Amino acid sequence: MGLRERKKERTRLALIDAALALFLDKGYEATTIDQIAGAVEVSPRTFFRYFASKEEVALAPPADGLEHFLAELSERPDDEPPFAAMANAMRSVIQVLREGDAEEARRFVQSRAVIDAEPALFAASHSLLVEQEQRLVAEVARRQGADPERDLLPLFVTGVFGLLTRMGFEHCFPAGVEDLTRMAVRLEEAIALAERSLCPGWDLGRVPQVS
Amino acid sequence: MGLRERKKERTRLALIDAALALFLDKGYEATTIDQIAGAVEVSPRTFFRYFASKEEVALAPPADGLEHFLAELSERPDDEPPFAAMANAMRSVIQVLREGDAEEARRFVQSRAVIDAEPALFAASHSLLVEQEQRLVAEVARRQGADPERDLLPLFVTGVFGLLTRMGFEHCFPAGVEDLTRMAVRLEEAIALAERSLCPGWDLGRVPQVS
DNA sequence: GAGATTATGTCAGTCAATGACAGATGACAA
DNA sequence: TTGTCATCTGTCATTGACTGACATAATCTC
Repeated sequence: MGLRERKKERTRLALIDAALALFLDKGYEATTIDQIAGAVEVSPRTFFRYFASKEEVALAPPADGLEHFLAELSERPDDEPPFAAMANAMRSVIQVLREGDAEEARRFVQSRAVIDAEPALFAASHSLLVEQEQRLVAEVARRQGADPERDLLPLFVTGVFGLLTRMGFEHCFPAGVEDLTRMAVRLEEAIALAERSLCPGWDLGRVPQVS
Repeated sequence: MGLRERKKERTRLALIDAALALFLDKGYEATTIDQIAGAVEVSPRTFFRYFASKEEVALAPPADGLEHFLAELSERPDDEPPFAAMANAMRSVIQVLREGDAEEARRFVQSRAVIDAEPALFAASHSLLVEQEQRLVAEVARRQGADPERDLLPLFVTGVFGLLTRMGFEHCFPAGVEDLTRMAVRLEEAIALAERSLCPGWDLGRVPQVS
């Protein structure tokens, strides 16, 4: 990896860190792009070359997490049912976050704290999920051998799992990296609730009828 | 109702109609507040006294629909299980839309068309749902006699139903009022899918275990 | 080290959104 | 009808997010 790429990555992370620190300190609305750029000693114009909007920098860590999730999901064995594959992929993501780079985990937790505190970001985080939803739907449909356009099932399965991640991650008001554990516990509770509410085979469209 | 109130309501509807027409014609981003205000012959400042943002005017019809839904839900009998109560409340809302004021139905359909065409509005429509979600969760929790803070079930039930409405209303690219029928059909399909996927009694936390 | 790429800074500009104040309009009582 | 009050509206000024254009500076390739 060349110097140019390393420098870009360093600037990107510096912008995220500066933004999160300012958001936590003075609040999201009260922080301006000029201040974020100034803290990293970069022009405001450059900020927008890294992030398309003020929201995007705040949501960058969860957005990265979502990418990791998609990558993990595509690596799950094909014969694993869709819902179990998503649950296991999410467990992998969390584990990597807990055992990997501590800075990355801190960014994720801080980002969640900022999002929980700011309604505008809370809303934006959902937009993020929904924007990427079609990629998940496509992967789920592939596993089911379904047509994502015609069949409602892939969208349903994806939507239910998205709901569970929301139940796990949102409204945690996290303060430190230890809250990652709390999120993991809540996620497992949500998954367990879903598993006892849904009929076996529901995510494959093969529900045994009680005739 | 006094003249002042009637005038306000007329201006509000005129702003919505002008905005929807412009959005459909030139696109959401390409339309400015000045143009919307100009079409109704009010000052831009007045626009913001009716709607807090450009998004809000586009989302006004679905937002009104959500209010109707909450009203219908609170009027469902208490002994009706939460999920059935929500499904029936939604059916009522759609029926009122189809049999009531044709202008109101047209606004709803046009609004959905604009939302489907504009990613920013699509995202914002989700924010709308999530903002109001807690009110739904509270109502569901009341019906279950659950604590909405501790118990995950009310959030789960509300979230699943929210998912179904999304499946019914989104990506319809509606062109006319007749599309209301299409939405209703899709919603029923989604509800049917949920009902055969979920165990009886799931929304009351009383799932018969297969021991 | 020369030349091609790519990143950055500067500048000007658009547009959404807000606060402050003054004037206009409908509500209401005498 | 008229005067008074509350409320609605227009005008003005301002902030801050975001974008396009162009010049400069850094890095990469050979």
